[in-house]
Amino acid sequence: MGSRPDHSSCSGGQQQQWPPWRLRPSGGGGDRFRDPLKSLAMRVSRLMLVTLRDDPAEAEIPSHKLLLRAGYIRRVASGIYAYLPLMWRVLQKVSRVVREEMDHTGALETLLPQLQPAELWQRSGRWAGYTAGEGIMFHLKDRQGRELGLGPTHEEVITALAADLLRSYRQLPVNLYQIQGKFRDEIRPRFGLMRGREFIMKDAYSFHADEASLRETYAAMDGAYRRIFARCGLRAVAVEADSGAIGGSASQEFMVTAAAGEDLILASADGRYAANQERAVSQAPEPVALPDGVRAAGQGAPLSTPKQTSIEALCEAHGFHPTQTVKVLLLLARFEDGNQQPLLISLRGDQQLNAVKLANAVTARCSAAHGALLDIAPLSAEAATKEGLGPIPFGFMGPHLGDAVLEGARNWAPTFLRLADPTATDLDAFVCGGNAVDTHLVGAAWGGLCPSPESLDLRAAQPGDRCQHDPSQRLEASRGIEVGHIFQLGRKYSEALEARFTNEAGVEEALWMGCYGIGVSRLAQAAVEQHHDDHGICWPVSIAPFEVIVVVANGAESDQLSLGERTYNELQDAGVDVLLDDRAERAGVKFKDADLIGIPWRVVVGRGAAAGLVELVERSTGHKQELPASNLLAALLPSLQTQRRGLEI
RNA sequence: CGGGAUGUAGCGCAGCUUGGUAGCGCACUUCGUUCGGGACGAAGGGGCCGCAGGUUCGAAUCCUGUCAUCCCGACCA
Repeated sequence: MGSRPDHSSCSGGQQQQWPPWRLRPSGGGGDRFRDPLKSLAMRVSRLMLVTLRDDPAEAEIPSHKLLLRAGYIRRVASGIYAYLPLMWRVLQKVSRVVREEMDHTGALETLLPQLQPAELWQRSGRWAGYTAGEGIMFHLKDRQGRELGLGPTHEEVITALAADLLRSYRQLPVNLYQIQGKFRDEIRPRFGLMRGREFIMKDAYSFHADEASLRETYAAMDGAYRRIFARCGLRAVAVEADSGAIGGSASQEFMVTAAAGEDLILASADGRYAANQERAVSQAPEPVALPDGVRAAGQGAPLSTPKQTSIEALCEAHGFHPTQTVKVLLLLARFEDGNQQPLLISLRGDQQLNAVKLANAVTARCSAAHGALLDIAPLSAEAATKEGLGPIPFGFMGPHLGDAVLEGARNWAPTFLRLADPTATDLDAFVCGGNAVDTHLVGAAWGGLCPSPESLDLRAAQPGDRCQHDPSQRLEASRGIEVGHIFQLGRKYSEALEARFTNEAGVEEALWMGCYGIGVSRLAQAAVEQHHDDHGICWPVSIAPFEVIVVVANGAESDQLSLGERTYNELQDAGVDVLLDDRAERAGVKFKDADLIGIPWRVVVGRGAAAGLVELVERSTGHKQELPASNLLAALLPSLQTQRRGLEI
């Protein structure tokens, strides 16, 4: 337990009342008491630091392994983690950046309940979709038998509050946010904090008198988000996104680029277009014209195609190009009200279905009548038999498959919902299944074969496709971790929950809404994914648990110990967030741990201590310099101050 | 939910085929020697072998069931 030599100059007469590892009042750092992050002066011997030499078997990606090994997190249950003291400091720092930028836009911080009544969710129409089947909402009954859900998000609660509190256009716009835990019963929790079942999120909800005001706040959030990620030291890209179960119109995701990302991003090299693959659009390759064109007035000529059930087999056997074919997918959509709707989807043979686009299209056409879309799954032969249908020519289906095949269905809707992608409907003449086993039709055409189905974008854009904004550009793939998502919700929730205000003309109308999320705990792990090396984490200064670690190489040397203590105190007094490694470990152990936990700057007090020299090492670059301890602040502070601001935008 | 794998000390693993009541490395405790990149020696502590049945004189080991965790897929603001 060290004494505090040479400290009287800044701590006055107070020092003896405080154990050396506790914060005590000091002359120059009055505002440290208002800043919990700065007030926690720390010694490694008091930090409950437990680092692991081996990678835990449960971790797969670098950031997950490192957070476990470096003593930041521990798993409590699948997808549920304890944030240990170092991690909590990181999360607080991220939260502080988020809070500052949100406050800067005029948003108001709140805290909403996590336990929410089912009734609210029933009113918005999301209860069934979020709890039934593969829904992600944890839900329970209280002692009175009332149903409650653990909030996966807070649109319902906030909108109900808005309905209660916001009455006049004079109160608008308002933007409310909170930083707190969220619960989602993920089908497959993964990668530590990346996809947890309980996690920390910043969510904000804005309310507006008109769409223009919503767009303004949406743009302000876009700017705030870019600043937040830059300040946190993260390279992030904004991409067009699907708005998914949240609904609404415009939506943009912020992706931290990293190899371990769960999302595929498609972007043009000129930087003008970037989108999540779920949403991405592109120009499909030009089709190769079918040599003999339309045959039999568009009915097509039958062709014997034994066992050629795939586009690949068909093309190989007869020399067709995949772009000359139309493939037909048979799917079944299930809805909240129990309705089951068979879907017949036509795509050009070389194209892939984008399930998200399809789900959106089906929702738009059926949800008003049947409630939320629960899922869409391929319709199997067994399911058709079970339903009481006759044989279906799987592998040989054409777009002219009649509704007659659905006759006798016990529960399914009796007619297909027929949709097609433009790549299919744009073909003048094509090859397709003949609706009979071992038969295809060559030279079929829309109109002649059957009416052209409703046509809309259903295909998955692929890397290498030409861009719509500039066909000379091609889409390139990269992976990203979604750390933020902003939506223009419009009036979906306000109408469902009757959140209205009185406009300038004295007429009641529904509020316009936006919502804006940042995965705080996910962001912290994404930062590790983006900033690490073979030795451990390399935190950006702005979110590092500590900015500087002072390592006393040999605690048994009194010169080193006293200079280490003095350096530690000086850094503290200069407002630096500093950690002192005072453990009775060998120097190598302390260096390894310092690298592993990733403190951006290391000050080594070692051999040179007797001569008043210390070594300053930058974690990310490994750059070292030896300098007199008296010059340390001058050498360190300018860089530190720059780094605290994060990346340039 | 489908496919695959794994559960043995805090962490990483061996032992299981061929049953005989458990072992290695790291971590932890004590002592000594070390002391600038995860030291060395000595002596210790810690395990209802995931759980429940069954087979057997005897089960970590064989059988059945069950639970949990991880991976792939489906799925997923």
